[in-house]
Amino acid sequence: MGSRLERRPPVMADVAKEAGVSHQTVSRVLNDHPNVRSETRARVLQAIDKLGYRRNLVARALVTKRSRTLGVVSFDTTLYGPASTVYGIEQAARSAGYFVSIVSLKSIDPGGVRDALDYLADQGVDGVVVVAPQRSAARALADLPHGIPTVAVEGGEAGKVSVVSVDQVAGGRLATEHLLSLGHETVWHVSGPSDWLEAEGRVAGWRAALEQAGRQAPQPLAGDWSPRSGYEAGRSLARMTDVTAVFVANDQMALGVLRAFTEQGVRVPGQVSVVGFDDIPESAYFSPPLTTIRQDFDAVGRHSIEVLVRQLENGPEDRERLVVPPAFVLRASTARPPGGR
Amino acid sequence: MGSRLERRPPVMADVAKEAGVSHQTVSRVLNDHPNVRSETRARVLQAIDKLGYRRNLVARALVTKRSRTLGVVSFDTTLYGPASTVYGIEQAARSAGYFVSIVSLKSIDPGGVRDALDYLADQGVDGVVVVAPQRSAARALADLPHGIPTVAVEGGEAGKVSVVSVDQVAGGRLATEHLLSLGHETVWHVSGPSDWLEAEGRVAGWRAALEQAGRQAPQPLAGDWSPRSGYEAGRSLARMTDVTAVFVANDQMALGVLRAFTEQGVRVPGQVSVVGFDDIPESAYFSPPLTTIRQDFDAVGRHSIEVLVRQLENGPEDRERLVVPPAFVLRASTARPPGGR
DNA sequence: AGACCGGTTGTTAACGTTCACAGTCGTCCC
DNA sequence: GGGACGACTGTGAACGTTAACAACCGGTCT
Repeated sequence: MGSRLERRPPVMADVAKEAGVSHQTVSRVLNDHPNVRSETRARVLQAIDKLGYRRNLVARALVTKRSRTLGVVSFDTTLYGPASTVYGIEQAARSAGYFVSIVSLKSIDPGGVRDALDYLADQGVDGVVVVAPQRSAARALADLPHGIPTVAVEGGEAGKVSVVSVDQVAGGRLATEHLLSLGHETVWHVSGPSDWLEAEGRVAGWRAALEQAGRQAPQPLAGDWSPRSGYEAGRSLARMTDVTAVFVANDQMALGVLRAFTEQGVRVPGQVSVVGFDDIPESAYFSPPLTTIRQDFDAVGRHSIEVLVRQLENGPEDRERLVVPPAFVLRASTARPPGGR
Repeated sequence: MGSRLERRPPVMADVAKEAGVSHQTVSRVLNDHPNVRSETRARVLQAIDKLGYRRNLVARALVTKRSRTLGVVSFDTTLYGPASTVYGIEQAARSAGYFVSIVSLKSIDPGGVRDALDYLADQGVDGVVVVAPQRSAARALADLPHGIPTVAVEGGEAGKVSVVSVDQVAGGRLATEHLLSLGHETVWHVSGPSDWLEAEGRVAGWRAALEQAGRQAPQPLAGDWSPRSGYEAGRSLARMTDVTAVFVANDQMALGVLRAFTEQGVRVPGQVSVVGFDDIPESAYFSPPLTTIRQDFDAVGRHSIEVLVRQLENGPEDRERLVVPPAFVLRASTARPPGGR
């Protein structure tokens, strides 16, 4: 007696015995194999229910060589952008029937991405989405040793992996053209860190819009995405008297810019107009509410999973490149220039 | 010919043959078993290196019945709090040698938590951290069917699972006492959604501080954490002439309150003082910079993993309850009341 | 000298699933 | 009426690892 106390969870064989069939038939029922008599199927289902059987996915993964797990590598998921993207990825992956295993990188060293990939490969993921916004991270993707299907988000320039991204250049244009259309002579720019592809794209869009309008592009001020760096850039800008319009590469820095302007007595949008980027949930409540460029992170996440799943099914041969358009969001931080014609 | 083109990854047996030992010896080397002659070990290691062998963790999990994967269930990881907590969890788990599998819940239905837990159980996770800030979610944890070790973050009141949380009541007290100490007659409150335990704790702390000072607690205004709901509460508050101090249950709502006050011409902190909660990265750059209560999400995440790992190793018998203290952060949104004596 | 012991190694059997193949029926067709 | 075929089911062998046990070696103890 007492030997039956520690009851191990039921396995397929237990169900088979209970239903009076072979374990293989149980497997067939579980996998929706067509050739099972409906009466048999019912008996098996009933046995499963009675025993509270749940299939062991580890054993399954061992023989099928597919774990139904997708890996996600991302930078600092504390930031709104990456967090939202990862959120979208996770939702999409789950509804596509995949588990999601996450690695958030702290630092930006190129080896980090490599290690993360190795790590996920060990775990046996079927595919990987890398949210690789830095140039260095993107480079690490260029020659990945594993045969694991990979999709880069905001990432690879190299044609080796599929890429899903928001059209940053278009976003930069949108912001700049809006300011120009209001009558501003030129538009200043507070950029993101130089090795971020997103930052680079926004700079390019800004510059292109200015050139197209035949304006001189001032020297951009470099930030690091943080409100603090925006604040510092804002202090510099506040000192210059000829600044009437600023395109800030993200909303957090824009907040810092706004703060600096407020402190220096520069009125927005009365004296200077400001446009941000991202449309974080807070930006509608800044003082003043921020005109900005919205990125549909959720769509990016969803698309990246779609592309990855397609790749898993059709073989690794079809690389894709998918671009999500940004959207212009008009609020109250922009107006005609002070001395406006 | 051509039959050797599709090369499957090497397995233990391949390494064994290469090194001239049995596969079991390879296993021993891999698992740091003490009784292996160092010369043998070297030979095995060399073979591993030469063949580029990587151990198959799925097969390993099948036989050991441990996946070295931890599950995380969380709500809307787009919010700063959950995102930071999950980030801390992930970092800690990884450095403890565990993989992390994530499920982000969209809605708050109580069945959602249950489903997520089932889902993770299927995957074979060794343990689970549930970031369950709602009362309903916490209840779902009360009677979880799986024998899976579980740790709740900001969650369970029930003594069935270990809990790690920030001391919300203390936070509420801190905020309120600060305002009282500045000389405010009483302190208004904009609360979070009523079924959130965090919201409840902050209300309790606020109320306790007022009572202790012998003040009447006004009716709290209910928000939903969003800047928008803070904005609406702010509009209401702006209309009342006797309001001189407001404790807002999170920084995002505080932003909304600030915005509403600005629009209505109510000066902060000149006429009304405002205190927030969380200390999100933006709040130092609000106008004015927000006095707030900081939660150390990172520590919460780390502790929850520590507790969980301890439980994994010592057996499920030792439930723990760990409380992280909040910290007061003084900035520029609070001052003495206008007519201050 | 024989028993015993610790260090080192190999052999065999799990773990729980799916895959490949081989049956067993009954039906249809020529 | 016999062969072919389709629907359904069962049997055995993988998958790649660790656990349990046996075996061998040299040395020490009695």
